[in-house]
Amino acid sequence: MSQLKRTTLRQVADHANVSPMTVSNFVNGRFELMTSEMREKVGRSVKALNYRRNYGAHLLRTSKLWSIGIIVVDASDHYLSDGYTTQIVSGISNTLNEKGFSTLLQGVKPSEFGTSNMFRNVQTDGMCVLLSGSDEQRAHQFDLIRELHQPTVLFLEEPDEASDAICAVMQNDYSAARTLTQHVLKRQPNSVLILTSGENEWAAVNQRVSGMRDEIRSNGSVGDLYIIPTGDGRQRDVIQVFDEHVSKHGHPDAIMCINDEIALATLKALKQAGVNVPEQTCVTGFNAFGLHDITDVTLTTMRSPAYEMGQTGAHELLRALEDGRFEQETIVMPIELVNGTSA
Amino acid sequence: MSQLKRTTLRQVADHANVSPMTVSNFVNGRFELMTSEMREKVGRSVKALNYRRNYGAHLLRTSKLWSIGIIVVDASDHYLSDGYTTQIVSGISNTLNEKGFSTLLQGVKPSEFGTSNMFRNVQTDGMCVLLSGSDEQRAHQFDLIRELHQPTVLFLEEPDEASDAICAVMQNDYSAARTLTQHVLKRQPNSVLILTSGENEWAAVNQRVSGMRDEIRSNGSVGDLYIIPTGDGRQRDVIQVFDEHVSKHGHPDAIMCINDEIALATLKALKQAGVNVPEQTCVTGFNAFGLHDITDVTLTTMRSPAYEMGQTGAHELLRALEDGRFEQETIVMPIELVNGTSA
DNA sequence: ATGAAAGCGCTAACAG
DNA sequence: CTGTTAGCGCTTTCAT
Repeated sequence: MSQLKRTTLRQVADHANVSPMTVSNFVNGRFELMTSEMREKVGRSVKALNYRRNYGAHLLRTSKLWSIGIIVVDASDHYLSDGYTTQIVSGISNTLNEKGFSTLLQGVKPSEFGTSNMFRNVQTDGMCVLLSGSDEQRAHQFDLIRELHQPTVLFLEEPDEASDAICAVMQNDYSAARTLTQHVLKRQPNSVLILTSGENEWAAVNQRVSGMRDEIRSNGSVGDLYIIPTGDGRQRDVIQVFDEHVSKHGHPDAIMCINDEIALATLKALKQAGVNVPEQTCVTGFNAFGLHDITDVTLTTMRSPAYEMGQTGAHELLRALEDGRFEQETIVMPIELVNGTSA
Repeated sequence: MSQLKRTTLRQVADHANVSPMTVSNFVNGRFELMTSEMREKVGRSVKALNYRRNYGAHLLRTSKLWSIGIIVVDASDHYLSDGYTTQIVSGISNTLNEKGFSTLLQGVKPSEFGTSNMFRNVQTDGMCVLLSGSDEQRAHQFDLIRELHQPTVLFLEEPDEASDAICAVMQNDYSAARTLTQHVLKRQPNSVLILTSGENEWAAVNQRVSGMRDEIRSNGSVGDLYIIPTGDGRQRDVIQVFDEHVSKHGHPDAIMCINDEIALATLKALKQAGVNVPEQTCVTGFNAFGLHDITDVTLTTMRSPAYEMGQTGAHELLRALEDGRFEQETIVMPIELVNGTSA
């Protein structure tokens, strides 16, 4: 351990018998300002003393933090458990790290937003945020973020108010949901069950449900539409909620789930109940993740490029850091239908 | 945007007509050093000027960064795609964030380790690392980490050399693999196929394979043992590798996969080939993840508490930060057998 | 091409 | 209780 004292620039300078300034130039790669022998001499001393610059002092002078905060709002402790979120985060952090930025990651519960130390002690040049929670909670989260006066990329939803310090990177969940629903409606179902997530409330999920509902309504041929949350979205909950629904209202002709995990659990519940898919009913997912085709009946779902979304957001943020403002308010990524055998 | 000039401590002091020191005390919550009217007066000025302290200057004086680096070494871009890793990371970051620490997350390829800016520009008080790569690569990674002279928690493997600046938090993969293998050997298989991961090389995986091999050898009743890597571990690769093996050597009596994802893909390949599980052959996984029971044949696998592992590691790190050294060199978390229907 | 001086914004230590 | 002094380690600016 021995945190002792780390080597300072001055110590290196003394060791090499040069001025601190020359060492500073060396450390910052300004080699054109010195002879090659000087460069070598200083290099030796730097290596010999295992010098690494003091981040705080450097920061005080340059006031560029080279660090971006990533905030993921999630109701559960396991804020990285969702494969989709996780891919976005990978895309962001890889892109930023490549450009020399550090990424400060923080998972936060909707109710605890604002008490997080990212707000008390700002140490970032910009922000990437994935919000969740009720509409009011998300609006509150959004306000706090604005007060930071940092360039911010908002993922998966649009800000209430536009601003040249904020950029939204999203997919068009509403329109994708309508597309998927059109596909399902070809089967002319009389009853449709929409299974949403429970604990977590994401703007994207609301958009999907709206899209499905609107498409069904405008089509007009569906008799019964049920929209039901599935507890914390885990398999056991989904199966229980589903079975309960069936015992009350019978088997629906089509089941649309707002994500793939819920869809897989539903497929399992149907299997256990001896209902054949896609003959007797059909099932759809959303946000195709790695295992959407692991079951023998593969999922019909929608896919959008989550990792690329992270990359895109990160790039925009870096550009905004340079230009002082975002060029675009909103960037919409494409979503495509993944044709499985489940619908 | 308008980064303009942020308010300084001195400006607040002038605004409130007090000395900078009093403002500093206020900002740092040392209220016992001032009268309540003074506290209010300063508080008003702080609020009015929207003062937030300069992180660099603060750092320069206090030299406590309040930030911990998390490095995940992974051969692919999607370093957060593995659910197990992801849970560990959640556990670490939640625990640290609660205690007021920031977490700097960085995914790094085995070959690029060391060029990462976490090494060039140390801005952390401690480290949490998940290594992967060949033995030499991991040894090299480990050396670089030691040179940082930071308290470090190493996950999922043991360091070559002990040190009071390093603590290993792991599960006993070797012994768990033997336990699981004993379970499989009850079926008295004549041929056993072990499917390992391909692209990524984790110490934990090597331990598992060793455990399986040793148990099988010491048992002595198995005729043929095949150990085969599965490309990048994705479904398509696994199925292809598996089918290829079968066409050469026929169907094995037991298939042990070093993780659940590979096991699920194998189940699918068997289904497609019309082989019944567990009647005609059996399949096991490892590191039970959320979907180990999503298929109709549920996986027999091993489970260990990944999230808790992250929590434990983070706690130890914080203790080490206070005490100047780790109390324990190694912490081993329990692993339990999850009895599914696949074996 | 190299060096000297000054000061970034804050807080520890001490003085009043 | 409040204020003054000094300096953390670095880099910008200007002089040599």
